[in-house]
Amino acid sequence: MANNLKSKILEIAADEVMATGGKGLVLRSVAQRSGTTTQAIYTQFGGKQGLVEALFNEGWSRLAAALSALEDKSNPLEYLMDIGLCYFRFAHENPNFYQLMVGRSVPNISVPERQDKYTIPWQTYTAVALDKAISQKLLSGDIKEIGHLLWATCHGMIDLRINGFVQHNDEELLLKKAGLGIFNTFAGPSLKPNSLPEI
Amino acid sequence: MANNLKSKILEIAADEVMATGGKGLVLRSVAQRSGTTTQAIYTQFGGKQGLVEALFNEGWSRLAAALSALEDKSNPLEYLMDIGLCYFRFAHENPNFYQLMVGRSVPNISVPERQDKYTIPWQTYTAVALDKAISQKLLSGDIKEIGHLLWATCHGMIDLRINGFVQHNDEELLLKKAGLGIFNTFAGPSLKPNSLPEI
DNA sequence: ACTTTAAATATAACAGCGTTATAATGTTGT
DNA sequence: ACAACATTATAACGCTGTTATATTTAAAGT
Repeated sequence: MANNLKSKILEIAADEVMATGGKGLVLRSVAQRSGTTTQAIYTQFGGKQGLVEALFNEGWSRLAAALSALEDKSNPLEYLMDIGLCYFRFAHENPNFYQLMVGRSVPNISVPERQDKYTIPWQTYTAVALDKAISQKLLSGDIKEIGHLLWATCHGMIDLRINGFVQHNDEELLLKKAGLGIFNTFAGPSLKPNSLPEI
Repeated sequence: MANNLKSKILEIAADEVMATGGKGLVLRSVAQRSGTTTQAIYTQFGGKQGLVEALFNEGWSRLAAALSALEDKSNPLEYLMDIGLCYFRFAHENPNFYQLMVGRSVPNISVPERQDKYTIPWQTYTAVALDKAISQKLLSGDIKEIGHLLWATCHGMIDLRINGFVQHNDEELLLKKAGLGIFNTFAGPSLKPNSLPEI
């Protein structure tokens, strides 16, 4: 273990976020539970901002770990659907952490201008699957563009739910329908009805 | 004017939000700029929570005002596309206010469990257009379901941008493509290629 | 090994904020 | 004109991130 105290602080901070949300992240509490004082957070992370950025990274890493557990289906469209559902479920099961990951919920912390560095693992999973789908001519278009729309759809559905804007129940089914719609919008010459995932 | 001081406080608070974001909403500052003290905010709004809820309402009302300026195209799908773009542009031009409206960015303020009451005007515009599209058999499906997906797509694209997750430039075009995809997913028996909006 | 120097941590105080208690000022009803 | 009440001003409280200072611990040099 490179730095025991630093990882312990991070672990407890993540625990606080999961339990009480970003607004429950109080340095005094984290320090006390870590058996130290707030000064340690300043030497280890540079302050609350640095601690939260470490939590950004931690959250997106956990998502990447969930994605790595997926079986890489031979049909890249099925795999893409699984990736989207995995993202959706991760956010659904860790709403407090997800809100922190997308920059919400921690008072007076400004997220970096570009958060790409944290999301590279997530974006890579999508990009690899899209690349495969495009090379098989199941889809056609720009990977960044399609990937962004898939991401935005997943995020929009989750974020509306987390923030109390929900009309109905069957959101996973709706997300799947949305996924099929995107596949059709960017259909490639080899896309047949039976190459689409069953929903 | 029913209550001059109350509306003045609300106006200045909205101004602060637009200028500096939700975290710039400081009661002492709002009170001072309103020529009064923080106590007035407590009698008029019950505290910061109440003031923010009034700002929720104000924000969604402003969006409704923007929507009301749209021409009600005879083709409900074109009208729906305009509604979505109007939503997108409103959020894009008022990012600080939009973040407040969806419950983000005001430290230590908990949004109500269900925010539907604030969003009824917005949801009604969509629902009316969808109802028209369904009765003309251009679309088929559940209004709530389709409306929710349209909303989630708009919100997801905006929210990713506002929070620094952006890959490319042509987001309006991508949003239009997404709209067409949703229309196709929920196509009704009368939907022909020429009934879709030009993009 | 011992001293010197730097780093990490503990302690305490500071500043900003929402909130609350208390005092002063209007406002209304009769 | 006076009493009852609501509204506002003033001041203080509690919590939080941060910073200043002191103390301990670790590192480095000879």
